[in-house]
Amino acid sequence: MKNTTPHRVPVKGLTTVLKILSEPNRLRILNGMGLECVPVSAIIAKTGLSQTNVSFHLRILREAGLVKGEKRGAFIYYCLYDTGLLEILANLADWLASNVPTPNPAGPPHG
Amino acid sequence: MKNTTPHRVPVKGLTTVLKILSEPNRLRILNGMGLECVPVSAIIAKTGLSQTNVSFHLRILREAGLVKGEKRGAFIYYCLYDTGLLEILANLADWLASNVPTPNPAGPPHG
DNA sequence: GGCTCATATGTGTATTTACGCATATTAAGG
DNA sequence: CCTTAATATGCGTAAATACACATATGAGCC
Repeated sequence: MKNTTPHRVPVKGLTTVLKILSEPNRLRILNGMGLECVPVSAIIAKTGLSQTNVSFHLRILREAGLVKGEKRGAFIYYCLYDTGLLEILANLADWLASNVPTPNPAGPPHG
Repeated sequence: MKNTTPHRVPVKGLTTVLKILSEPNRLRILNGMGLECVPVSAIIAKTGLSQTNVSFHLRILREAGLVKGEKRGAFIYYCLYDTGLLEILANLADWLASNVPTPNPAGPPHG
């Protein structure tokens, strides 16, 4: 039997994370992170964003549970809990590249 | 050699899709879709959203290449190109459930 | 051609939000 | 204790956007 809705994802909570990830600078910050924690200043340097802005985005990422920040002296070191999220994002990017060929205003050909 | 940034995803384009997906009603619409095309009225009925709003979101989804809409008489039938995106979203939801235990304002314990 | 149904589009609005500036907090060093 | 460095926070603002209302387009029917 064929199901019209093959996959079901919980909308609540998922959209929250998607919204967080949908901000380019936030994604850049996350993307530049690994399992090895780095101080905020490193993220500022790497991204070229203002201190205020990086702190702003890091707070959002941290409160969402996407990154962790451990305190070392006056520094706060941020890193990922695990790389699972980046893997999923890589999958999404891959799917995008294969299935959504540079969307034009009219959308892909109807067929 | 250890890499601090284990995965690299293209930020541009990816954030666009993430932003589109981050809207709850849009995700609901997409989530309610399958490979079998249904008229807009069905989506309106299923979601309980206004006609204007459904049309608004469908346009965004269509222009992004995430859904296709084929015309049949006065009706326009919408459906997915493939279920890959929903699978990825299911993976994300799964990862979320396993790794982000109901984020509180302070974020998960620092470890 | 006029009528009606299905869907799209134009306009206005209220909410969200990313960002910078200024300032507060917290830690190390003299 | 005062200074300096690292990070966070309060406030104001400009831009994005989800939504409703009204209207336009387009197909089928008499």
